[in-house]
Amino acid sequence: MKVKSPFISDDPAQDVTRRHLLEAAGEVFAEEGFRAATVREICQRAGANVAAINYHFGDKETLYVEVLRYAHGRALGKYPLLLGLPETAPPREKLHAFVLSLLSRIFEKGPNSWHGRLMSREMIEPTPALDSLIEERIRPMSNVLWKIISEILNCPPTDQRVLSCAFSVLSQCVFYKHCRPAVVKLFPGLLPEDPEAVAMLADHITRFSLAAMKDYSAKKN
Amino acid sequence: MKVKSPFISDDPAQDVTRRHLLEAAGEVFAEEGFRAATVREICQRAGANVAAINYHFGDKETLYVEVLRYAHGRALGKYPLLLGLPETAPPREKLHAFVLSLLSRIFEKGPNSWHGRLMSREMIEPTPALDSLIEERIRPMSNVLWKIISEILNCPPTDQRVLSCAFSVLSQCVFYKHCRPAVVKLFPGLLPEDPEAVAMLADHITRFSLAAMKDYSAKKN
DNA sequence: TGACGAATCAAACAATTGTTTGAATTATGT
DNA sequence: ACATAATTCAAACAATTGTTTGATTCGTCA
Repeated sequence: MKVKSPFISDDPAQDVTRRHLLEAAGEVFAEEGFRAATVREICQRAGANVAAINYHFGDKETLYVEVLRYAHGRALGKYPLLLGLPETAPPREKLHAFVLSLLSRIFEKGPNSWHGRLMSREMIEPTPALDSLIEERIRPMSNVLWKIISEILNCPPTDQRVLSCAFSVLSQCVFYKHCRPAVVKLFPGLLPEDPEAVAMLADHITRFSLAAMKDYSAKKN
Repeated sequence: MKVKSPFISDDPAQDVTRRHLLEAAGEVFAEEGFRAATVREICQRAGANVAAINYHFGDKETLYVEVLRYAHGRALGKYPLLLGLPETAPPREKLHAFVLSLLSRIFEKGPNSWHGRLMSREMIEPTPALDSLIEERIRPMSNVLWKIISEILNCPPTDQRVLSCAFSVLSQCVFYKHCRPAVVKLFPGLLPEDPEAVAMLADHITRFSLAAMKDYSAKKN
């Protein structure tokens, strides 16, 4: 079984089918999940033959981890973790930037929107590829958030309150993503569809969390 | 194609294979999802023949909606929405009871734990059965929460702030459930494993949210 | 041009899926 | 005890899955 080397040339003219396969696979995996996604659907969307996946990637599973790496490489290009805010900015502004950045990536539209959906799916229904995803993407993001929150709470980063509050912030951000079908059914038209609505949601989450943490930092326990 | 009538006798001696199938299907559906779950695995766990599902339920899909109904019937028995708190209790106590009840159902262990997992899965990756699940279970639960929060905020239940804060509370509760694999990888041993840890988590979420909402009710915008 | 490897293709393969079948077994009512 | 219906069973079926095959086409370089 002949398989191409697992890297992508920098020349966009090269490896066109390989790139088409990665893009199509990203969409289908995000929509259907790894198991329910079929190689025939992926190849059809990529305009390739059924055997293309096995020829270029070996099998369906290595295609999946290649898709995750491919997506990871394009992840933070548009929305960096703090949206370019300087490290010296006040912690409250950094928290707001962090929330807005995360929400923007979550509610991203257009041809790159499958990236966020794929990450959510991987966190909810993990495959063996979850480990590298966490170490390469989730943990760095979490570290940034803890730092911000420990500054806000005026606690050492190892304090239990930092952990609890960080998860409270994160949970509010990913909720709309993970529960989108249910939320849509409950309140049609509620979910943010445009950047202004996303910004309003970010304002709410930031304000809600800052008010809560003011209480945490004021009291002793 | 002969199919039994779709109700369950109250006599536990009746319909033993039917009940075994429902229990086994609940576990497998919760673990694998509707699509990845195989009727052979379900029937094997139920100690029944491969044809049992089609004989008793018609097909795999009606078995699934029957499992949802079956789970729904046993859902709030152990943990009612407000844990038996009287309607006249102060809203802050009601919020705490609501959060603790939801978390208890989410972190339930033992033979009934598949129920919560199945509901989470259905909300994240919906099937056509989601509609009835929302109307029969999610919406009544949401209505209770809005009422509590509108009391706390001293707002009419239709106020936008009530909706935002209700989702902020809900999101913190379901976060550990939906992101459990990722959270476990990030911090092994962090997730609450016993009722006391669940109670501590409920305390944090309640306190965090109450402090945040105090800010919301105090200010005007 | 011609030769050689890379890439694509239609077709088939082996495994697994949900479902059906028809006989065998069990339960029920008279 | 008998007859009838309900239930269980092994076996097979049709559809779909990921994968492989071997021929064919395309690109590249001598």
